[in-house]
Amino acid sequence: MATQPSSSEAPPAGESGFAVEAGAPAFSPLYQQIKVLILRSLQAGEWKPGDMIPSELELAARYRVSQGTVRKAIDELATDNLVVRRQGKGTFVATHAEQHIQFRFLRLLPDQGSLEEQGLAERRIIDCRRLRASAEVARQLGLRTGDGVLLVRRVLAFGGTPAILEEIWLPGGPFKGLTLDTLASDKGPMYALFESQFGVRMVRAVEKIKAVSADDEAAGLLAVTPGHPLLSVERLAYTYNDTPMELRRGLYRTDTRHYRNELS
Amino acid sequence: MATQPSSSEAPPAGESGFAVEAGAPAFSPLYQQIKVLILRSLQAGEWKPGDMIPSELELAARYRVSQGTVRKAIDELATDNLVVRRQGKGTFVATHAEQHIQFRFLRLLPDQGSLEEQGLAERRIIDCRRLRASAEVARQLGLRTGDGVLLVRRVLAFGGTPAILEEIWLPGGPFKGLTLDTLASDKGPMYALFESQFGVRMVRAVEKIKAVSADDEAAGLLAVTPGHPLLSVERLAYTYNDTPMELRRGLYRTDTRHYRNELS
DNA sequence: CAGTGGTCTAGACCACACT
DNA sequence: GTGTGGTCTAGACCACTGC
Repeated sequence: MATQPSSSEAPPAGESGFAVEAGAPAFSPLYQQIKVLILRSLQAGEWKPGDMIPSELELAARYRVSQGTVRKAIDELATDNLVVRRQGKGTFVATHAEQHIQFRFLRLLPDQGSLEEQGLAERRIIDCRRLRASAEVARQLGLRTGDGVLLVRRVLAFGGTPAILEEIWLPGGPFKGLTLDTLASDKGPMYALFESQFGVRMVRAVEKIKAVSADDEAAGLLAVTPGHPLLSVERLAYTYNDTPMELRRGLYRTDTRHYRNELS
Repeated sequence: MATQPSSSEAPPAGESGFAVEAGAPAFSPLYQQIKVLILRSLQAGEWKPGDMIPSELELAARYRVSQGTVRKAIDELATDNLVVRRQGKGTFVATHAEQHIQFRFLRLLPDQGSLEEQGLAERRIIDCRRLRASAEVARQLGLRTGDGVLLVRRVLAFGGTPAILEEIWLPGGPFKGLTLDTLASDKGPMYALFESQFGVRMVRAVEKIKAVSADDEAAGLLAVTPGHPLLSVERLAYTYNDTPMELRRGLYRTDTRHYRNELS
């Protein structure tokens, strides 16, 4: 795996860490190195979302370290939500499909009642087209101004009442072949579609939230009066390696719902 | 510690777990039991915020378990932010003071520039008085309607521009003796004051966020026009043991700032 | 230097899921 | 039963801090 001795009598721990970097001593624990190796296999698609990864003992043998060391590596991957452990079964690559929660990244909850009572979201796609990235969109997605991007606009409703209007920007390259039909015919979370059809797995995201007033168009689509206060949620979602892959601008109605956040 | 044998030759792991509960098998790992014991000492104030807790070896000896078991217990307390590990020094009880971030639970950031450029918040207390809890406030704080509560209203500003108007509800009991003078003369985070003066440590919180329109009073205090969209942030903060200890209703201006949230 | 947390190993046994 | 993750121990050594 790295600087570790391979003969079985060799000192167990020891002169580990590498990082040949110039002025950086940058000691790196063995388990971190293992974590990086597993991460590479995840990125490379050696194991796909939903798949079981090799058992701890297998990985320990592969990398020539003890089970405890791969365990600690996997522990971190699990707390990062990249992988899910299931006792007695194995460790699986995390996925946005089969996630019993309908949308893992959606924090909008009904003020009263549970998610189940609320039922499934009804989706209506308003627009889906390819165009050239503006300077701002390009900057956020790590592209160059004018690069091809895909714009999707849609409305989500619950029980007939519109709740969310969103504008989704995707880089044209990784999402080549994504069309209105693909989206319209799909059920299930959009991020699950991204995984299965484009091999793009969203791993984490950052949201910037503001309060804004509905303009005429938003008011119409969300069935509120112009000027009505709305939650503006701008989300930048990342794949592996901190690569931004989606910019999403949402307007949420919060008359009967709220955005929930836990602090600690 | 619990069901663990104390003689040193006894089987190392084994018939652990207790949970005499009726129909609940509820196996509890040793390290969880240790975690609970440490938690009790934290609640009881055996070690105060900022204090160093005993070393892993000392705790291992005290509870008659191995260092690894104590380590795992402390690991969880550290990820819960109840305790902070500092290599070479020790493990310390977390505190809201000495937190280089000014307000640990405040998620409002400037759209441009850093927190440092923004400078310290200017605080102005508008009101501070004792009254009887309404049904709603009582419910959230786990009190009975009519119980004594303390209400503090204040405005936070940055560089002369008001940004936050908040209404803070505290249970009268634990905060007996808290007055306007105490608050006004204090510098530093309010939660640090709660720790040092009242032995109340806020551990986690849940926020419900909505977009609302400024009413006349809020508009005046925040220097915006009535109807201006504001972020409504309702926070319920908990001490140890999931006991709610503060209800805070904030109105945030988000013209030049935003609420930031990370998802994973 | 001694003391603290951090890493690593090796091996035993437990709890859980499938077959 | 077999295989998987989960717990626990014991002991060695490393890295960081402060005396």
